[in-house]
Amino acid sequence: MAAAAGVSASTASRALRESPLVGESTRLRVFEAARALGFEPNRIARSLRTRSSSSVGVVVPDVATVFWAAALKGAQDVLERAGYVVLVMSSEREPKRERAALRTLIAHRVDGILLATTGGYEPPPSVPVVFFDRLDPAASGRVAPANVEGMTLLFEHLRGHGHTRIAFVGGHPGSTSADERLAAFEGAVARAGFPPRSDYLRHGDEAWSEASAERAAAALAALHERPTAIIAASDALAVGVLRALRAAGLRVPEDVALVSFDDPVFADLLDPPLTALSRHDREIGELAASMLLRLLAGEREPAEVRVPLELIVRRSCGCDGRG
Amino acid sequence: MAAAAGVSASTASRALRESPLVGESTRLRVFEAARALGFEPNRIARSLRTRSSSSVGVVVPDVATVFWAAALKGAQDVLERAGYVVLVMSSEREPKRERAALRTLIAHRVDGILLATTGGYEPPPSVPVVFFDRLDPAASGRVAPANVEGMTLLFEHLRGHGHTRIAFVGGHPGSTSADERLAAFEGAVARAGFPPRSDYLRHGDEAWSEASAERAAAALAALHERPTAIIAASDALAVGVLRALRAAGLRVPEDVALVSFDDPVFADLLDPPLTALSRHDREIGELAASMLLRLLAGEREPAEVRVPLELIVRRSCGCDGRG
DNA sequence: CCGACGAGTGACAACGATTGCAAAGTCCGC
DNA sequence: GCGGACTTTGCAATCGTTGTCACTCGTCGG
Repeated sequence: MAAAAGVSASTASRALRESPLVGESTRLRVFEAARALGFEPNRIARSLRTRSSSSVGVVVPDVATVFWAAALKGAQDVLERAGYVVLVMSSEREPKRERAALRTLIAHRVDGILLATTGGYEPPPSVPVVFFDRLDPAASGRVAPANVEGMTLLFEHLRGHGHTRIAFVGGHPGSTSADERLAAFEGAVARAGFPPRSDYLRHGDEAWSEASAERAAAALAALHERPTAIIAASDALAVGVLRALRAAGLRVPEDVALVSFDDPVFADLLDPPLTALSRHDREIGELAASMLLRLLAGEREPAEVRVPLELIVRRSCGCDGRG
Repeated sequence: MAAAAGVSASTASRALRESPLVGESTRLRVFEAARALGFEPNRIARSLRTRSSSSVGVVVPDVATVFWAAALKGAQDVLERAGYVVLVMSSEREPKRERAALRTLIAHRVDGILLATTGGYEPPPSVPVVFFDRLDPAASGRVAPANVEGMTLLFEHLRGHGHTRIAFVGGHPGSTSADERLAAFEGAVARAGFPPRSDYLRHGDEAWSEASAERAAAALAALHERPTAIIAASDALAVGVLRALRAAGLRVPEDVALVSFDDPVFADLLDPPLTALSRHDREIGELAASMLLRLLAGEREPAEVRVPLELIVRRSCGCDGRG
């Protein structure tokens, strides 16, 4: 290729990278030759030499989940704009696979990593890591939703409707969002002066699956002193709860009110339309990616960012809807 | 690292790759040293040398869409198992961005590409390409749903209910699935002996968005001779149609029956639960990846694979449900 | 005892780009 | 016409691995 333009490899390289060290006419000649030959500089060779791969690894529990897909998209967007390529890996919620994924990424010499950890993280990694949604308590560089504020918003809304017997269907303990949301719920209960009731505290399985929430809600529905309202800690959990309540012959919101932390897709078409917090998944990915870019640029890392959430009021909480 | 084990680089390399050319004791010593140093062989250097990057590019219109996210997951799964790493790129439904993505992947010297084309494809690429869902008519190596069979299934089911005025809300013309589903619909209409009615043929926008289907369905609802049944060519379109029908004060399925090509998430919780074809997204990704692996293994390419679809009967078609 | 042989190892040259440094070319003023 | 300054170019080394080739040992058959 350099030969085709009648210059040395060095000059061709400089020309293609718009180095000011190369003459105007040469630059044009090189570009012309490159175009004619359909030449694309080999990024692998460049990476080897420059010790920077222009690639970033993103590790999530499951790419096919709406939340992670959207977060990935947010991240991919800003990373691509910055000239990085994204390597995706699924940890499948297994620390072992997460560790394997991390090793693979390191082997590929990614410049940085975005990680929603399932517990497989063990420092120190050789590249900057930004945690998103599922944080490592010890690490810095973290982006997550404002779990406490969000949960408080949900709780207070229900309390505003006069509910005092409020139950909670949470995620699987051990992840940032599950733990923080639960803690926030318990805090709100205490602040409201309600007696803490462990039978009103339930949680889903590892995958925060609909089925697990269905079981949890069925148990709540069977309680002697049934709760009058339920807070589900995620969209899938809310859908599971809804299904269980319906199966138990309970009307929502007349018999039991229901609110969800995450807004399910088509939430407004469900029966009844669900009151929920605004989605934040995409933004989490964007912010995490931006933070990583800043770290890569050598900036001192801002320890933690929280994404604020808003309440979207629909019918399932007992509000009249559309308003 | 080689030094730490007291061997040459060549030997270390051979040892780590389990070459039979290296002595048992040396192999152990090398592994020990590698473990102690947390050494991971540099895949970039290896790629440069072996001219194979162990990476595959996957280009989709939008990673955050349920369909593409699931297809990506399917692909990622089988590729990772085969030792490949996946580079994801979003084409955002723009041929220009697709071309840019393809160039970037080539620059990174991926071993192969999985492409859902939006029209930016221009042969010949330097690596094997397998098309999925959005096929290039000229290229070989293709995986897609059985659009014709699926659409026929839907149509015949409605006809079995006695419908004769069946309308169609399709995707945006120009993509494989949009075109094939429309053609299959028209074919079925003709075979049934119904008069072709262009006012019963509508389509969504580029993104197959809910909003566009809402507009299309609103127009259908306003027709003097309103259709008694509607087939939506995708999940999002079906949801849009449902929303429009509801806004028009029409009951589903009593006033207008509705069936969907793709099964929406939570389809069973919608009001009414939607009759639809089984999802095939994940499988599309898996099959495409498998086909690519076969191509990479040097096998002669099987030109085209179609994923069969099943009908999931719920209430929106007029069946009694649960059965 | 010698040569052939095989196993195990190291030296060395790539892979294709980048980069510091030196050399060549250009231009100016004196 | 010459030295100095500046611009443009090429040379050669380098990034970490892999594949080729040659070399060193034992071992074994003749």
